[in-house]
Amino acid sequence: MGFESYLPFWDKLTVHQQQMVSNVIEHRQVSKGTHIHDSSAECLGLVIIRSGQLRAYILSEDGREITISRLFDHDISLLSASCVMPDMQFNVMIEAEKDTEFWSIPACLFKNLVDESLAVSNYSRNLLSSNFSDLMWLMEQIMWRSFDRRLAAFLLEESRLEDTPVLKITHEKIAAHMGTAREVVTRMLRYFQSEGMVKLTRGTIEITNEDKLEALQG
Amino acid sequence: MGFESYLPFWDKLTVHQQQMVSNVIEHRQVSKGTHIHDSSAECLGLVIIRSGQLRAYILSEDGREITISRLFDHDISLLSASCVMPDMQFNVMIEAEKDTEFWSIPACLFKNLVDESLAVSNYSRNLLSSNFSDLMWLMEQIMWRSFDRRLAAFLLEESRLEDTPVLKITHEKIAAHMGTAREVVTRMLRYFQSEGMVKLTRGTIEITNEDKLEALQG
DNA sequence: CATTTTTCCGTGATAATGTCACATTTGGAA
DNA sequence: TTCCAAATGTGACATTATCACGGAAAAATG
Repeated sequence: MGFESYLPFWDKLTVHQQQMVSNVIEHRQVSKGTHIHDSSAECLGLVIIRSGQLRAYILSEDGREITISRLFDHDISLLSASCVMPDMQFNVMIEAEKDTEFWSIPACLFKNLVDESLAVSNYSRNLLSSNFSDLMWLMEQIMWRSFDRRLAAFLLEESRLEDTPVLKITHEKIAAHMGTAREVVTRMLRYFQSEGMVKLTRGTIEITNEDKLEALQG
Repeated sequence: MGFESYLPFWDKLTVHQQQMVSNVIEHRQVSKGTHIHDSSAECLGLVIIRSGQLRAYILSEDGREITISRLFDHDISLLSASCVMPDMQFNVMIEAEKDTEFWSIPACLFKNLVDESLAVSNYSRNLLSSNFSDLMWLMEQIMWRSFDRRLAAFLLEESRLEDTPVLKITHEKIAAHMGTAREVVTRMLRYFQSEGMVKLTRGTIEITNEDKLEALQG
């Protein structure tokens, strides 16, 4: 299957452990928009992305969203394995932003591995600390960066990811990523347009002055 | 010294490891207001609180603060050991909210323990996941809870901690805890007072209607 | 291809929170 | 007692969020 090279701790597993993983690992292919994990369902376990793109986000009572992390090729997600971690009491959703191919190691097996293998435990710890660090970064953005700067940064990041200045994304989606309301995004984008930084059409945002956006994002 | 009973993984260490810890663990006693860790200084290592109260917070460029976590008797802090975790790129400060007695295990030794001992690694991982969960909770508060509810919750929590309805705390300090501006706290407190929920005097806030505050915090 | 439906966007009014620039008060130190 | 630094009070304004719509563009439908 090829998942072995996607698991940094594979070589550190015992033969028995390797066999267990091989036996139960699941391979899935989902299309853009699929919800692969929400807290109500049973725990998905460790998710290893072969190709595609996932988005982890949280949801408020009244349906507002904010993206917590985005996952790409070779990324491994612990969020979907949060049931393994005691004291993890929060509800994360994960959806596919693009058609995505991934493997998952069921929570129960992963729990065993973590408890038995120093390599897996240490790998998980490092991953977790990296996630923690990212969340801290997000927090600082939300707390201390004005919305125009955050939006500029988002557009530039998105453009870099897709490798094109023409973004196919709605104001609604941007709002869900950033944890704000669509109107707020719309208004700021119109301002950006009036300043010549972007050109707006239905469903697309074209970056027309990258330098100015860069300067704005600070 | 008695630190052994404060380390949940103590019994799982080898005799050699126990000796190493005993040899290098430091005991410190600091008075209220002391800064025991800021990111510029060298890494403090793992902090184990014997008694007292610490506050971990982050700082914006223009001096605004927000409390990330508070630590009490028996709590163990990884934040001060963040240098041990690769990929932890953020600046946390820790200060004593009360006179505090604690031990610290230097970062380099702690790193060795974590790398060698499955028990320590697993303990750290669990602690980290708990910290992650707390940060997620804080994030949800900030994003989706109106300020009046958050302030009500803060006052009630503070009252519970100190075990008195008469809080000795300034509006400025509350603002630093909550990541907002003093004026905002002042105004909301005046509103609370006008509603008969608190009574304000210089430097103190007396909770006069706990039930109403409870109802407000939701 | 014409009509209907859905999705997406635009916008004014209002509320909540943050920022700034001060004035005022208060409790304790000198 | 007087003075002073810390704490609080307040008006004006900026930014962001909320609400309630209406209109325009694409997509689905017949």
